[in-house]
Amino acid sequence: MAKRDRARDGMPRLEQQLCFAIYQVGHAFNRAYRPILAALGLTYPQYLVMLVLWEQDGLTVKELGERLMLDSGTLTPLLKRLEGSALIRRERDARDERQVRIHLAEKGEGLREQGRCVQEAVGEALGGTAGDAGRLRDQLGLVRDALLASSRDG
Amino acid sequence: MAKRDRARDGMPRLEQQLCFAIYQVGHAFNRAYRPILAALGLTYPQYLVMLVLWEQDGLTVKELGERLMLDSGTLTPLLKRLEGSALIRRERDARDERQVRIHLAEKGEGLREQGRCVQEAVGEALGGTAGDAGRLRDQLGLVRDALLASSRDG
DNA sequence: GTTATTTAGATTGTGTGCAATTAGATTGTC
DNA sequence: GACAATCTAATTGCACACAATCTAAATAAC
Repeated sequence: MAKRDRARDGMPRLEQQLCFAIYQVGHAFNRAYRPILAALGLTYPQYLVMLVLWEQDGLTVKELGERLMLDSGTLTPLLKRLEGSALIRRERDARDERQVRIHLAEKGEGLREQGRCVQEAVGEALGGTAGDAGRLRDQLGLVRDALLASSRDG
Repeated sequence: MAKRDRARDGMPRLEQQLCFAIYQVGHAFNRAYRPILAALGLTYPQYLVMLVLWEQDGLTVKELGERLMLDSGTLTPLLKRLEGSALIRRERDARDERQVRIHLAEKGEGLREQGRCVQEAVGEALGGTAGDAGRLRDQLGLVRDALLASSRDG
């Protein structure tokens, strides 16, 4: 960390911290997505679940959780809300009754087309700003992996 | 967006989206900070509030909210918890009684030293991975500003 | 085949986050 | 001074997010 990143007393400056930059841009993304997704009756985490299901149907709750980094305490109520909106069905696996498999319902399948437009809208909001979005995304992936590794190892 | 970023059906792949990368790395940061901050009895947003106050004491709720991108619905209960832990005091401004000014309490002042170590610990967790953290941070700032601008303009 | 362990989800409790509303104070205008 | 418009916090309601715990089912060990 460079010298200018700290106040005279050695306390790191809020504006200079990577974690805070990520905290803020996460909020900004949420705000950008909110009005767009509200038109589909989805929140951002719900939209992520739908994105996964549009890619691959019939996943278990655990598999969904692994892709999204969410546990059952978050997913169970979220999935129940999506089921309440008739976008998905929750069905217990016949072979292993511990597992619950999530399937797209007709209405959820029908939302796929509208989902396609969401990215266009957010892409517009980004404009050309994130010029090399791919590179940025890859760097963030490295940061994520380093943090997760150290969380696991203690 | 490059061609490889989309499935055959034109649906953008989850793993390829910048917003998802940020969503995930935000989670990862939270997990990395949680055990470290738990030792101080703080959550990550509470730590952010303390960081701001260590930099400048006596801010109003509105000013805190502007720096952290949080509104009173989030800050009011959070600040009440910090007051409950005797880290801060909430005092209504004598000149403008609509405002509530937040001051460090003795215990909150005393936490400053321990707060200094938090960044070191997270820095270690990052390792050398975020080689050019400054550059990454600046790019994220641009993304944030673009999103906020488009949110404002509609 | 019975018991112990592991696994998958659900539940509970605490803490953000934000939209919408409300309450109280201040400012501007007459 | 009266009163409307504006401003600041607080409140309420809903939706994540996660730790800790619980239940039921599957698997391993014997």
